[in-house]
Amino acid sequence: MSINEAFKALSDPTRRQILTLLKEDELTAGEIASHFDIQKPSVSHHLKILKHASLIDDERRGQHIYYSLNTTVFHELMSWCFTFTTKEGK
Amino acid sequence: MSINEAFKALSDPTRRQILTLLKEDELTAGEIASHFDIQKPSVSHHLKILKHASLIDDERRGQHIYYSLNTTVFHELMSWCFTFTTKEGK
DNA sequence: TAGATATTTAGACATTTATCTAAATTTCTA
DNA sequence: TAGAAATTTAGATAAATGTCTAAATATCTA
Repeated sequence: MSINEAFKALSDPTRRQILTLLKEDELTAGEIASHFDIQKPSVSHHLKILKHASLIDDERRGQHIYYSLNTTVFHELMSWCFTFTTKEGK
Repeated sequence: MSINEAFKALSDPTRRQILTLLKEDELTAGEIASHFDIQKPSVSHHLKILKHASLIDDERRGQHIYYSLNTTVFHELMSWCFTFTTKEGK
């Protein structure tokens, strides 16, 4: 929701790597987990935090839950950063 | 140095507020501390983390140490975010 | 409906982090 | 050069965080 949740979510390297995976295509929780050396409940926890920060969306289709990027907050983060790159950037 | 350090630095609200203060003008450590309810050693700790992430520069002038924004990493962060906002954004 | 598969929730544990107080360092000035 | 002012460093502590295993939930299929 807030930019605070977004930055907290992005402060973990595993979560940023999950986002990078989702740049290519939507993936199921299991497919995401298969890319990491940590256990599935840990990945699930990361997905929950990313979801809470509105950085990803999820959608259940049958047995699987598909995760995909939500680009809205990335735009907001760019705007936030931009205000630091120019004088008079109030 | 790395984008990892930058995101970890930005994950704390106090540190983001320090950066916001520095948008206006450079400030001494003491002036920065006066804007917060936390003790000076805590502010000094935050400044150290921001410095380590190359988000700020410091310069001693006599008794005071002046802190100012370093915009380089903000540009890098914008680029990083941008890759998530477009398809084919590899 | 019973069992298999996909995923999350719950609870424990070790590490990291933000804060504090006290002490050390650096620089200025009387 | 002694003392004051600005800031950091050191060490302690409580809270937050990432990970794990075990159990629960949801869905599909034979």
